[in-house]
Amino acid sequence: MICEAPPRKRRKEARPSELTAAALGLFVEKGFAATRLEEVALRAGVSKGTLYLYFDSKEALFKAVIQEGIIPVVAEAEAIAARHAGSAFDLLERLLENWWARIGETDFAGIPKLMIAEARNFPEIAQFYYENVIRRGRALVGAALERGMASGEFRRMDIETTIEVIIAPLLMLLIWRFSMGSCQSKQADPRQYLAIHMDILRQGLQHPRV
Amino acid sequence: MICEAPPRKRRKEARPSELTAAALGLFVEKGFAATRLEEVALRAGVSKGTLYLYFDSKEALFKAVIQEGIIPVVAEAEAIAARHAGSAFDLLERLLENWWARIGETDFAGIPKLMIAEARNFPEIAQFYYENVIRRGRALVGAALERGMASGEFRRMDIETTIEVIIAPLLMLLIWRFSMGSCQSKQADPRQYLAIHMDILRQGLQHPRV
DNA sequence: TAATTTACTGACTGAAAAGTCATTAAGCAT
DNA sequence: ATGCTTAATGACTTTTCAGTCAGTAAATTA
Repeated sequence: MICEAPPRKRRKEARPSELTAAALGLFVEKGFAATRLEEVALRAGVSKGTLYLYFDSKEALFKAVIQEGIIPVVAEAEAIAARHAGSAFDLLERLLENWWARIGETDFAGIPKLMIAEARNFPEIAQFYYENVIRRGRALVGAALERGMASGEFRRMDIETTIEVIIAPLLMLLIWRFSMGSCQSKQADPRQYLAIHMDILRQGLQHPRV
Repeated sequence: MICEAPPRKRRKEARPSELTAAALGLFVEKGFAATRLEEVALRAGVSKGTLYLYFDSKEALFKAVIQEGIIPVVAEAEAIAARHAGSAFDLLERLLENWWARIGETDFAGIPKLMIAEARNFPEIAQFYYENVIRRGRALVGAALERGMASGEFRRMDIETTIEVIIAPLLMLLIWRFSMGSCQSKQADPRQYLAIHMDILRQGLQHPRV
């Protein structure tokens, strides 16, 4: 059997995003150091040399993966918060729903695991991610909490810590999917997971009964 | 200045645990693939050749790191649950406290991040960890929840999902410390974090007000 | 159709790190 | 002390992979 190489195509515009998409998948799956650039290129349907036409180095590729992924989503969440009218809990719920729809159900879902695994090896990229995604995401949740506490809808608690406790289960849901998730047969249903989390929060953030 | 090599010492008994301790630290910090065995040996005060006297390969070293770390702690938690007498929420609280004292405040604290980052690359080790740590840990929390629901202390919710929502913030606390933690100046106080989490849970798991 | 440009290729290079082994010396036995 | 066993060493070999570059062919222009 003769395997001919597939015909070359010249597609200057499409290459960078095809390459970052392939790289994201492999980085999430195997980690940055364990991913071979040849494999990234292969998955993008291109040769290794082509990869170096568009990215100076492996680290530059990583930086591009992170930068192009997630920042538009944060901006969108800020817009949602800005024009929200209902209760504070309602806003929380909408933020988390949106986050799930825009991250959890897309290819970006692997970014949190990737960022967590590599933060120490790439402090500059971690810093960028922290400033542009984490800090802004937390600020949104924090503002919702403050509003709810000011209006009497929520009881008073330490804001910074409560933010983390609220966000943690969402992050774990994704992290799990790309790590130990393959060990268990039936994956928890994300929608139900979110519902129960919000349910506990709805009641847990209230003023205690007298 | 003349740097003499420090004198050799023969310490067959102590080597394996010194090596796994050094390896754990570096694996957590840099990831498995990015850690050089020469650096592991150096940190353990030994040469690379010595490392290979005790471990057949880099992967064997990784396996040893995971196996020796955390299983005794799970067994201890099971003992605590077995002899517990008070309320179900009290048991939950004691389990989480114990977990924090035995994992969160020890050198094992990095294991969850390590396991999450490498699970996909070492499915066999991940499976072992899942069966011996995760499944058993979850079973404990699940039993406490069931007891509380049976006695009427908690409202009825899907057990499996609730377990995850309860555990997630604890895992994130550790994962954070070994990843993005270095990006923010003031780290959240773990004790306060746990207190708020338990506080939300105490109220969130109750029967709703009528 | 021929000439020109440039996106693309893949064999090659050098460096870095895993893994090996002949040699050395610490500690024990006599 | 002297010889013996074996833990420990570090220079060496092998493998792997990021990064390079001379050449190829797809598109575009004349």
